[in-house]
Parts: sequence; structure tokens; C-alpha cells
Amino acid sequence: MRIEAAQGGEPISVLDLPGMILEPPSRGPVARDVARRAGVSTATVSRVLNGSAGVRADKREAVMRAAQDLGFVANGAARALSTRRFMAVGAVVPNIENEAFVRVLSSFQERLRQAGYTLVAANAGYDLDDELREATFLLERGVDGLMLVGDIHHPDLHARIASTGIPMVQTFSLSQQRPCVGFDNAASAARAANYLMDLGHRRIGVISGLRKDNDRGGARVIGIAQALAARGLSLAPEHDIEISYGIGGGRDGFRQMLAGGPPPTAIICGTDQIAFGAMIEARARGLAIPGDLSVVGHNDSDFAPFLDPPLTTIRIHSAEIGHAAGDHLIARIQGKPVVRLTEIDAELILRASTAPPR
Amino acid sequence: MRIEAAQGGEPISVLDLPGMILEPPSRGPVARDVARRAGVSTATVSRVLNGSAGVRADKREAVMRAAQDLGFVANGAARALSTRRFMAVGAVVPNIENEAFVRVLSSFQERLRQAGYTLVAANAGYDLDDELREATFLLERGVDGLMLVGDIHHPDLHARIASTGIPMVQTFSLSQQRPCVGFDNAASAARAANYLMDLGHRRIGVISGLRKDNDRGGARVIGIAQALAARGLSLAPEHDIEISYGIGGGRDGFRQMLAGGPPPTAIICGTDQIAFGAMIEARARGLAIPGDLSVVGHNDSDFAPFLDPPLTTIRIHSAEIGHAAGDHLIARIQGKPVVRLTEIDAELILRASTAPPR
DNA sequence: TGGCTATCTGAAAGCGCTTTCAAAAAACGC
DNA sequence: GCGTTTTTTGAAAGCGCTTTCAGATAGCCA
Repeated sequence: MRIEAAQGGEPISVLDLPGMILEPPSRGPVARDVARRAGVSTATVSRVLNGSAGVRADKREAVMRAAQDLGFVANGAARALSTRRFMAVGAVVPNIENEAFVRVLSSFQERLRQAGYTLVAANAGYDLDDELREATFLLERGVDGLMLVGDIHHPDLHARIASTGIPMVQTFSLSQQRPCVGFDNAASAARAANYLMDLGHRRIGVISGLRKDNDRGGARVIGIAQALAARGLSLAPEHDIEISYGIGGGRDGFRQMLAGGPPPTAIICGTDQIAFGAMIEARARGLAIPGDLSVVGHNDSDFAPFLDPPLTTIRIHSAEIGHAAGDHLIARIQGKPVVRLTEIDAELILRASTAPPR
Repeated sequence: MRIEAAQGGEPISVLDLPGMILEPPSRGPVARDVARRAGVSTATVSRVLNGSAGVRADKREAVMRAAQDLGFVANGAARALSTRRFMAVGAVVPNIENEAFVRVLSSFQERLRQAGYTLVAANAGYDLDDELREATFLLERGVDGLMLVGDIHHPDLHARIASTGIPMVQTFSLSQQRPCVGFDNAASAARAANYLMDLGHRRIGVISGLRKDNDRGGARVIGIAQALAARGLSLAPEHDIEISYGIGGGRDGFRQMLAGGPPPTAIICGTDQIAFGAMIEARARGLAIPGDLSVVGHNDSDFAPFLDPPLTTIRIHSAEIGHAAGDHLIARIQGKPVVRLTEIDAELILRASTAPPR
């Protein structure tokens, strides 16, 4: 790592840098300056800049020009204070680096942006206390709406949101009580299990990410167990593995599973990364896929179709979830009617990593 | 997709939902309410809530309790207006779904968060006009600092930032003029080229992402071309491929390259995804890696060590870049001295996808 | 041109917090 | 116990914008 001062000397003081302010950051020109320059009042400046009708063309232009000349940038805080709308929406996701959440955030933001809102995203790290802290942080910032993931939260969270009066929407899983956009995690995982059973598999294993405080992960395993039970089978404890996310986690998980006794003929993994890791480990052990082991993933990541063999996976329509959540929240903020529950079904994508057992 | 109304009827009106407000969203209790309840003035409330010294313990507690009881959440806009600090920092990245940028944003946010700042991230989509628009949007929101990626921007962007007087930092590439945290893209790519030449390769190809308005991608190709030239070799036009990002892009890119004439014995790819795609295509054509083709990627993505063979790649220390950029900006915001340029070297990670040519 | 209506415009009052400044209270010294 | 010093406290003045409301202008018709 190289750290270099400006002219080969010691670190430059911040004072030497352009655009550097110390105390009360004196931001640029304000509406009053524009008004003076255009020979009107601040009221008119406001009207022009907000596009409200009823300003004579000549004044309008004078204001526009003055604002342009001065490089005027309105002070968002003042505007927010005055209008009592921040034009910002918050989102707290378990892991901001997780592909599925990134895709949701991205499409969510797309919609917000179109409606003139800013997205402020925060990371909860699969910890309820952290989630509460981050959400509170956003509420203090004054967001006009809030997106959360899942149904399990800190007991105080909903009260705190309610006390600010802003709308929230839950994503990724469905809820009986709250507005939500998501899918039935148990049902979609069960669908995968049923598919595997239809192929003839009897010993099916699960490798999921951490399930603590994670209703999605938990629901998936429950869904699978129920689907098995419905056909008189069961999920053996040694075939029910919980690991941390990632390719490495998948390898470890499958290794653990093999250590537990007779291997399953098929596994369902919590993410495609986990599935990838499990496939690597399986191959290292000389197991053929799908001959000796069928593998199902979750998410339909970019690389899933390119694995060898291409991975059968449950595709979560992240972009649609993000769009729907964004539309929902904006409608609520704008006081329009909305539906409480939007289900966006996950879909089982069949590829070559699954086949009947030998 | 299922859209379900609350009780099997038509969509519920927003009015039926809890936490729903129409006109001037009347947010919860304000400082005045807390003051009244605690029997003090708003000045004291402010002092307590901001932890400033000089408030008697009993009053402090009364205020705390009142705030707690009321579920008071301070209005960030009012605070920002008053302190003239928004406690938010903006970042505009080319693609918010790109792994490298996500990692930088994540570590950047980590630092901001520790200092009490909020990250507001926006997406420029590799388009200069969009970048200007998003940056302006953030400036209007009142961010206290701004992080940008790369050295190529809309001609008006720097003027606009300067007119607000907030500090900015550029990441991923170095700059002669502006504060920056990054690395020398040309040099690190050249290092990969030299390594390949040291192995004995003479025909080296490049598959990069789109290079328009992307100084990093461009610099890398230039660095490679210069390294080749320094040893009397050259980058053949048919071995210089530009494609859109992604695994599919990598496959297409390598296919194009093969169509252009005699294949190179080694390629350097703009991302690991591209490298992955190229490897798939190479294998489909019966080329052995690294026997017939050595492959180098960029970024050291999660999956790079798990490819078959494990991918040699240029690791970009995204987390460090994000941390350094965050620290830099916070220091500037707080008026502390900073260094203008921080170089965080990319590193060539040797794995099994590279070997001497046959 | 005068009278009346329809448009425009600006003064002023907030929005909810921070912060200064002076007054009030507490602590101290003798 | 009284004057003085040190803490605490509250009143009030912003921060920069939006928005109401009433007054000023312009437009229209006879």
C-alpha cells in the first residue's frame, strides 16, 4: 500500500484541498440569493424550482437563469423539514453482499428513483439487534418508508416503525399480518423435494445457511421435511445440515453430511453457492452428478447454468420482488390504495444436476 | 404472481393500513413533546439526546424516560438543517450489482456507519450523463461527501461538486489531480502480462468489458499492450476483444477471438466472470487449460479458487479500498488532514489456470 | 376608460432541531 | 448568612425551504 502526499512532502492538510470546509459547512448559494439575483421573492423561486404553475414566463426564466448562474443546489434538509417528506426510503437487508438481496435492492431502487426517491440501504448481518439499530438509524434519518426482509425481527422493531407512522413492507417471505411481497419459502422448497421424490429419490438431504433468526431458511427446511413426511419419508438428522453461506460452506456441509452415515441420493441447498461447494466436494469424493447425487440450489445465480453439470435450482424472482416492493411503498407514501400481499412465486428451473437415482 | 387483498375482497385502501398517513405526514412526537413530558425545555432535551455535558443527572434521566415513553425519534431533517451536516455520504458506482463495487460499498459503509454517517448509493450504469444525474441527485439530498469510481466523468460533474463545497474521493483508479484511493490498473494488468511472458507465452489475448467511459478497463488493456511492446511483442487486434460483462460475455468473447485467426496461448480477462465464460468456451472447443490456454481473471471472486482449474487472477483489495475511501472522506468532512493519494496495490494470485505454453 | 375578475407575487409563518446568551440555581468561601 | 463563582437551564433566534393569504397586477368586458 502506498500513501502519497501531494508534492512529495508530508500529508497535505485538508485546508489545502479545494472544496474543503471546516466549521459550519457553508454550503453554496441559497434560495434567497437566487431570489435577489432574479429580482423576485423566495416564494417565487420555490414555485419555479418546483414547477408549480402560476408564475409568469419572464419571471420563471429569470429565476431559472439565476439558479443556473449561481449553480444553486437546493438544501434537501430544509425542503424535507418544510414538506415533511424526505423523499428517501430505507431498506435493511440481512447481507448487502448477498446476490439475491443486491438484486432486490437494485430493482427496488430503480422504482424509487423513477418516483424521485432515494434509497438508503443498510446491513443487518443476520442479527436482530443490529437490524433494529440500523432500522432506527434510518428512521431517524427520516426515511418515508421502509423495506425489511423476512418475518422475524426484534420485538421492538414494529412498535418503533409504527411510532413514526411510516409505511413498511416485508419482502422475501409472506406474512399474515403485514404488507408483504414475497413467496412461500416452504412451498417452493417442498416443490423441489417433490420433484426429487418423483424422480425416485428416497434419501434426500438439506444443506442450508444459518437458520437462526432467518425465517426463509427455516421455512425451506420445514417445507422439505413436510413434503417428505407427506410421502412417508423423513429428513434424517444427519442429512439436515446447517452451515454458513458460501462455496466453502457448501463443501464443509456436504463433508459433514457424508460423515453422518449413508449418503443421500439427492440434496437441496440453500443457495447456489452452497450447491456449487457441495458439487465440488462430491466430485472430490468420486461421486458423479447427477448419477450418484442429484443437487438442487436456490436463487438461480448467474453461474448456475454454467456449472458442470448445469444446476437445477429454485429461481427467486428478485427483480420482480424489488419492483413490487418499491411500487407498493411508493403507493403507500402517496396515499394510494394498495394490496397487502403480493406473491411472486419462486420457480423450479430444471437443469442437468438432477436425475433419477441409480 | 398472486396479488391478494386483505380479506379476500378488493384491494384494501391505504387508509385501512396501520401506519398510513395521507397529507402532511404527521410524524410522531417531537422534541417539544418530550420537553413537556419531562418538564424541561427543548434545549435541554437536545442537550441530553446529543450527550452534551452539563445537564443534571435527574433532568437527564427524566428526559431519557420521556423520550423512551413517547418513542421519540428525532427529525433528521431538522437536525441537518440546524447543524448543516446531513450525516450522509453519497457514492455513485457504475454498477451496483457488480461484485467488486458491492464489496467496496459494503466496506465503505462500514466505516461511515462507525462514524455515524449513512451511505446513500446510486447507480450510474456506465453512463456519464446518468452518473451526473445521480450525483446531482445526491448533492441535492445534501450528502456531506461523495465517492466516485474512476477518473472519467461528465465535464460538468466536478464543477457541480465544487459549487456545493463538499469533499469527494475517487476510487479504483489513481488521479493526478484529485483525492483518490485505488491502484494503477495499467501496471497491475501489465504485471499479469509479464508473468505470462515469463512463462513463455508470446501470443496473449485480452477480453475486457466495455471500455467506453471506463478508464479502468481501458487502462488495463493499455498496460498489457505496453508490457507486450516492451518485449517486442504486440497485442493483435483480433486478440483484443471488448464484450459486455458476465459469463455469457466471456464465452462470446473467446468465440470471437478464435474466429479472428490463430488462437492465443494465454488470455487476460477483465473479470473472473469473463474468465469463467472463456474457460467454458475453451473447454467446449477441446482446449485444455492451462495446457492449450492459460487464463487470468480480475477481482478474485469467491468462485475463482473453485473453478476447474482454479483461476489465476488479479485480486483487487476492494475491502481495503472501501475502508480507505471511507476514512478519507470522514477525515475531510471533519476537517482533519488527509493524504491525497492512497494506493492499494492489486495482487496477482497464482493458481492453476496458468502454465507455460506447450 | 372604469370596474370587476382572474392571475401573480411577496411577506410571513412555520417545519423541528441546535445553539447562543443571559438569567436562575447551586456551590463555595469566609 | 451573604456575596461570588460555577453550573444548569430556558427563551429565542436561526437553519433554508414551502406554502398560505392577502395585496398587487394584469386581463377582460362593457
